[in-house]
Amino acid sequence: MPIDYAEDLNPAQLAAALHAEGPLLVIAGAGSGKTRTIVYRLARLVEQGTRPDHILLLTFTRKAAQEMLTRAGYLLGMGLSQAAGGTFHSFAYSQLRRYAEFAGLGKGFTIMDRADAAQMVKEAREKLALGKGDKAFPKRDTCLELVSKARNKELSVEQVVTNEYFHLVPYAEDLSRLAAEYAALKRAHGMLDYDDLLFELERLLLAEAHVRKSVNERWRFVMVDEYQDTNLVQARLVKLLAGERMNVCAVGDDAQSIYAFRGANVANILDFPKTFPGTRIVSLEQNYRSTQPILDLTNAILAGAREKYEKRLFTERANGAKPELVRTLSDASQARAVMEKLAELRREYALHEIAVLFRAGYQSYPVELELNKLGLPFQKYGGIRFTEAAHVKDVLGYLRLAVNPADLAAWRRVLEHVKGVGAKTALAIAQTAITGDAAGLKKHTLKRPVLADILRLVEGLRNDRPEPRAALARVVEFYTPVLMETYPDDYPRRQQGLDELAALAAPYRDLEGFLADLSIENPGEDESGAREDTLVLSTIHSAKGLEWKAVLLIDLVEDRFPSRRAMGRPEDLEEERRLMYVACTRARDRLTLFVPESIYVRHLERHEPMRPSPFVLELPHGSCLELREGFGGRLSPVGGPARSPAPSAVPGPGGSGAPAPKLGFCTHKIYGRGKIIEHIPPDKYRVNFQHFGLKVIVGQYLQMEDA
DNA sequence: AACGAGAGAGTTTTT
DNA sequence: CTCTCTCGTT
Repeated sequence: MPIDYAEDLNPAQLAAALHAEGPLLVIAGAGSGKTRTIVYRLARLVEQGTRPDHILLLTFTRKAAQEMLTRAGYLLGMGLSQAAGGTFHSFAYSQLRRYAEFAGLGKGFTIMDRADAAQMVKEAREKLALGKGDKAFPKRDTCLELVSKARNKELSVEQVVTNEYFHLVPYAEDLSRLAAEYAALKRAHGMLDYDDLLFELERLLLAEAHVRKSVNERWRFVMVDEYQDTNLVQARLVKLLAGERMNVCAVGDDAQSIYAFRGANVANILDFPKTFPGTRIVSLEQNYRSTQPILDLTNAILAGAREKYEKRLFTERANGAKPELVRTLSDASQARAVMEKLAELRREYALHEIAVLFRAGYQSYPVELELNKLGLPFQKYGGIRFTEAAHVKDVLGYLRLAVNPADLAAWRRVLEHVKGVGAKTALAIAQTAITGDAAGLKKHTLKRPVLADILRLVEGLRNDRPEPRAALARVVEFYTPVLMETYPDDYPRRQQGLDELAALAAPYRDLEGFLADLSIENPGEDESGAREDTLVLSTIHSAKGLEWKAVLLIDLVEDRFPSRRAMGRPEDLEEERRLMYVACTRARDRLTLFVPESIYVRHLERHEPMRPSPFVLELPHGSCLELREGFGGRLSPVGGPARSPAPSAVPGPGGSGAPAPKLGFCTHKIYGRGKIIEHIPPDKYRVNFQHFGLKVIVGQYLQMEDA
């Protein structure tokens, strides 16, 4: 059956899908059927006779690319597996490998993940003896962040320091040297970080005309999704890949740019028509996802942006529940309120149609505790990665050495499991191995016989080049005793992780590809779609491009959202606003915003009062249904009759002020005056009374004193 | 040099 | 809670 484009698409979508040759820019508002449009365009191209293997689809995650190709294939009634799809980084890697002989990279190079890069920054710092005994010298992670930012934005380290890290200006020169040393170490050990992948591909394409030609011959249609999140080098790559044909289609939404922190450049999307003269621009503004009340809210968020965006989304889903704004007493009671909301939503929606979103990974912790108590299955996106677990890194270390014997980080990991070998000795041994100093190596092995086993294992892997699965089996066999000794408490759990790793390895035929994919793509993400009916917990960044029937957004308080670190610079604050926009536009039918009025601060060991996020405060009156948790733990509409605590227990002046429970002094009818030490949600306080000592008292019986 | 205990600090976001 | 660094001991 032929595809009825005009029936399935609205006029704007249709225009984009039917556009054949020449540059095309699609400005796609949130929920405007962007994926649908790309899918139909893919189908249309193939239907018109374009070979699938002439199509390159660059997206933000591999999963997104696969999904689009699958859907297009489904429309056409044929597989589109010939088309290339993936992230910029995975594509760059594949081309660097393919043209390795011209890329000037050795056969075996290793891709560094963040932990590897951090380790190398540390080594560079030690080598240069920077910041010795100076506590103010930026921490390892800060150094890495800075170096990477400079690279991504294509600025000098000094420039980044002056622009964004003003307090580090005294260290600018040192940091600059550090960046240079880091780069030198990478080169010396055949390692590429994420940024290198892109720059190396660009260098290859510019330096080798025949490679560029062959690449251009191969991919005659290039499509790029999430174009607002590309950085400078990615934009140049798109230009190189488009070649003279300029059959290039970029899709994006400037309002959803949330990766400026890693160098994404919104200007790319604005400059696209300049880069590609004759660009056709199509705007998708009809929203098919959310109800009007939700859209009103998200439009309001965007209206507060410093640069005003002209587009305003509209929908035909006029009816729907108003978004809710729930103020809870504390973060712990917020977690319980989330459980109650979930119970309510589950009458209408399946668990997998609901998501809890937050700004940073750790913020979901109290919610996770409650979910575990109730036995509700959930899945967390963004957070600790599978491949970052220590035991996984250990095992991968052996495989990495089989591919790249100069991989210092891998040597260290592997060698430091030998008894009596620490950082220094490991380095020395690795050095003898890397330089082929057989005599030196022998000395070490005589001293520590286990070393010989390790070397034999690695050597065996290098010589036999077994498939990843078999290689992994060999390593795990060797490593299991080490695992049991190192993690006596929880090694069974970790062993399971290794089994998962084996399952991931199974489809791969060579080690290089397996290792590269593990560092470039987050493996947890692929299987996530497969799991049935589990609740999703996700950072907002990881929720990009996804949608749910109901979305719960937690921790909307000052210093958390927007993040405290964004408060200093207006640009950063604007990005936080767009993040808030992205979060709220994930919701189809129901949206609930949670504002805890106090949060437990670990190192102070008590609850601190919190102010609502400015993004909440500026929401127009009446855009949300407001609820507040009383001391009894019950939610009641604001303005309505609240289950009353003692009247004087409501601190602060009446009216619009947010009465956060203050941790000051109070009086009790019997015990007299005392200092409030801790708020024990939902309704109790730990009070140190002047004459009676520590007591735990229900809030109702306390008279709060204003500060 | 290595290692264990212990304190301390500190938590953005990701390819 | 969890990693990271420090310090004292072997």
